[in-house]
Amino acid sequence: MNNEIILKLPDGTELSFAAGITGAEIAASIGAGLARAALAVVVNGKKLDISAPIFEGGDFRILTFDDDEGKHIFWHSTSHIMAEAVLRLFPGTKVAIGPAIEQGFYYDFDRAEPFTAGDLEAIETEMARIVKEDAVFQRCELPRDEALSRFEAAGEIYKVELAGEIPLGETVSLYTSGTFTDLCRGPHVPSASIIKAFKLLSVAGAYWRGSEKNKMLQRIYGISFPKKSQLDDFLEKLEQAKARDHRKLGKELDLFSINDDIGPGLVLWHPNGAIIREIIETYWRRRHREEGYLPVYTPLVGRSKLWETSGHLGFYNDNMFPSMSFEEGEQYFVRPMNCPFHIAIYKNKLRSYRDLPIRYCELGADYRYERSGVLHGLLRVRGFTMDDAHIFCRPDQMIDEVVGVYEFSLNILRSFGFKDFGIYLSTRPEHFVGDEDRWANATEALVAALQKVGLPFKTDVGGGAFYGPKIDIKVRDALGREWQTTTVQFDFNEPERFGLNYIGENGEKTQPYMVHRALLGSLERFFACLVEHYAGNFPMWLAPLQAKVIPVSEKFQAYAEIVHKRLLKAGLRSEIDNRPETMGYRIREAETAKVPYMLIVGEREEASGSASLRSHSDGDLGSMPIEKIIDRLNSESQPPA
RNA sequence: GCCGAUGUAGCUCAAGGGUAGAGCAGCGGUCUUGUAAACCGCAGGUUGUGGGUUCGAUUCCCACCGUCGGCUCCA
Repeated sequence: MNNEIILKLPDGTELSFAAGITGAEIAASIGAGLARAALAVVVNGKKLDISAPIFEGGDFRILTFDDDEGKHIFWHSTSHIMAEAVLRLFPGTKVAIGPAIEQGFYYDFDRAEPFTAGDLEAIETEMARIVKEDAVFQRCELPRDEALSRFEAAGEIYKVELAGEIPLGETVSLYTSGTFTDLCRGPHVPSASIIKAFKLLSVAGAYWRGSEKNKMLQRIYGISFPKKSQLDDFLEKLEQAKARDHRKLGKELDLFSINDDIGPGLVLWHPNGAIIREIIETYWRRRHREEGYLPVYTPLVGRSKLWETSGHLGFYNDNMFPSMSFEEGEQYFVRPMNCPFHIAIYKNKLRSYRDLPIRYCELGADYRYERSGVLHGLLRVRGFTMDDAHIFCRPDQMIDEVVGVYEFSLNILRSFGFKDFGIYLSTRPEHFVGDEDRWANATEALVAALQKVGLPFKTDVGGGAFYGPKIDIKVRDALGREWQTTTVQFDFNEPERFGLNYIGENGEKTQPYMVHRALLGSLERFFACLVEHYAGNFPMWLAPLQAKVIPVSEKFQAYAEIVHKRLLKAGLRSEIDNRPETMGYRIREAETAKVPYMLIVGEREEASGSASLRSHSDGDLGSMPIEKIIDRLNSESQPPA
């Protein structure tokens, strides 16, 4: 073996070292700061502990907390420390898995008694002790069998199960820090003392291996940082995020409510929310018309036979509200989806290949019986309105249609101010309908569309619907949780079940391809995302109330009335506040209601035909002529192209 | 559905085995105001629902319902 290795740093510089040098030594040779921050290294794409000797030259990176990978290592190591603390305080607890997640880490435990808030504090205290002891993370490699018997001896049944799945004869790695040993690929931080600041955030139930058939374990979530100030920032941001929660803002801005007497997951849109919804719907309809969609309106209920044909009674029954029946015994179901109705319109007459593609769109209300534990404000409800469309096309039109829908979707989401999307391709699940060739074709079309647009996407293997593959776009809520809005789904099921066809060029009946798609997802969910995205500070085109006219005193009410009427006439959503309250009070109320503009009028303004403009975002803008204010507000109120 | 937490006035919250209190909002009045809260007064609650323990429950226990954080599932 060559005893010199050459390592290439990310900036391109190449350094030569004696083989067997460790990441820690290299970091130290580069700088003391880096040496302190170094968590692990990456050699030719392989992550290694900082203490591991390196024998191989090539690409080399040092991971710190500034890298996502570094954060993960840091958090994962913290989860080990938490597990050790739990085992020290609660002997007999079994450990399951403890990975890093997007924001922090968790560890799953099996223990008869629930962990209380007080237990979490005790665990934190114990963790602090472990950090102070500065336990070193030590890797050791063992034959799989040896590891397995070690966990068996310790009674760690979950680790035994995991180790048992590793092929016989393979080597596994274990990490020991302090008194805790875990089956783990690593790498880890060098020692516990680097974890300066941490907090345990919550306990929740979680099924072993994510299956509800398995035992429910207790999952403790936590977060950690190299510096106390970073933890404080994180907790501060968490607090701020709560202020943006659509449920809180929904109440404060009087947008919507959910009433227990009516039923969980059933939404009441108050005027302020309804105005915004109406604007969204109007914009949506215009854009769809421009994109060649045809509007349809269809009923909310349908006979049971319809749902038998569509397959919903077989595949989707658990999510449907129970049937309604007439005396004669005929059963009807409230619809959970709109597709069978759009299909019925398609089938209403014979279609030619020349007619395709046909794109039917509808803001269609649907009701789904969601399990009680999953309801979540407007983000997950039982009654909602899908911005639905079904595209019937020829096989040769498929790719263009998908590209079209995908671009349309991104464009419309961007119009509403969203920029940061999670894009997912979901492929064939275990149980599926349709032949494999069609699946391959359709998946190819989706990939082609994704590649054409060029945004990065993740593949959710096996995540497709039983009837076809799909592209999903997700946006984040205030707490960083992703919620699916756009979905573009192929359907091999329904064209078959409903016997859809068109007359092809050759005069033969041919089955069309069918795409279901929702861009905003549902108006309820999308609205929730929108509220959180803007933190309730809606842009002018969406704001339920755009301007509030506030006379300085009651002497100027008549002039305020004139100004208010001019705003209304110019098409602006204006209100006047001439209550006998102090001006400061009325301004404050308009501010907390997040009204974009206030027009304050007094003696000076009346004399000059002007108003003093105050913006919610920028405060007092000074007096200006009414025409100028109207021009400004109107130009800001234009919906996106 | 499952695990845990939780439910007090319209809202935000306090108290607590002897039938509940504040601020804001509301209502009535006074004030007539120059860029984020004028002042005084009044009214407002079978403490989520139903059981149980108790001389007495809003407080303790049980069940149910809702909500919150997760898991599973999903627009």
